Amino acid sequence: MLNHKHDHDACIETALESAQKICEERETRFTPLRQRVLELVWSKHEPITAYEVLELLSKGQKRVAPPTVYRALDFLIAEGFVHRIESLNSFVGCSDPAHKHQGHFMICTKCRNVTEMNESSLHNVIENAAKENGYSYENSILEIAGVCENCRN
Amino acid sequence: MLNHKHDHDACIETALESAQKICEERETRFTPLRQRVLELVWSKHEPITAYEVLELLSKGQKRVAPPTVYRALDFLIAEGFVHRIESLNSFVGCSDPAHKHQGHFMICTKCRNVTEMNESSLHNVIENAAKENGYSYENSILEIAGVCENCRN
DNA sequence: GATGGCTTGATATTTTATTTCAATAAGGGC
DNA sequence: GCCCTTATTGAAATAAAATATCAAGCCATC
Repeated sequence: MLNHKHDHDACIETALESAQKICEERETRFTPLRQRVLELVWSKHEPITAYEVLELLSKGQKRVAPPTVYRALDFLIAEGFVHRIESLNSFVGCSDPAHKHQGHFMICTKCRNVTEMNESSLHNVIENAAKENGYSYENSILEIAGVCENCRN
Repeated sequence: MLNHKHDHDACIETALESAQKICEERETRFTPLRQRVLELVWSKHEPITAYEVLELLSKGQKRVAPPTVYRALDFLIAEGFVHRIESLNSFVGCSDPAHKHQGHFMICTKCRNVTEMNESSLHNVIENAAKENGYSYENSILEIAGVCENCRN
């Protein structure tokens, strides 16, 4: 499903390492459970549901309960390591965890692949739209559905 | 909760009338159930959940089942009379049902009021962002959380 | 090694949404 | 009008997603 074949194990490892580093800096606790959940979220490039994570997490060990997964996800989202895709009730690893930010996404309706857009210009437009409508800006979600380049060929 | 007091009954009536007219043009069936559900969605200016609609719909008559509500909502969304707010699992009446479009919203985190943005400039920016990322554009959701003018005063 | 706070476990429940099949109603052709 | 087809609604069950609550465990610090 990926646009380009790549060493996905390395990709996961990088995500875990930078999360580790950031937690040390912030003095937040990157516990084994949280590490494992982040790893599982990254195990697919597509968005993954909380209950899929639960399934994977339960393999080869005692079954965990939903709150275990949701709490870990809450932590990972709060730290900015994971984003929630509202329109899919799913979660994806953040491609740029060092800078806390809102997730703006492209979602391919064919392969379900997700591309995170980290363009500040887009962010500015959105923030301005809020102000023009008389709202203070807190955060935003943008989820664009379309077909990715790969799937159109 | 409304920014300005206004004649909300008239507001509902207008929405129902224009929906009626559009359905006649499109030759789709604006049945009593669908009319009633649209009316109930408009009965709050805030987003309303499917189960709140269900409660209201069940008052003074035999209790309806969830699919009854969801099917009516599906129709109303397909016709563009109602939008779904993903981040709230809720529904709002569309302010411009004559033109099918994506919903782009401001959501006040204090009063829960929602403002629909019908700016084509914003739409263009979003559509362009998709293209720049190699995606064809199908549709999009934009939900901005902030505090509305009213609540800041 | 006791204390207090954060983290996880465990159970139950709530909220949101869909599947499936049956019954009913509406419109088109004769 | 009557039959036929299709769309709509009813009804029951279930699935999917998320949360509330309280107990137990871990860990840093004193």
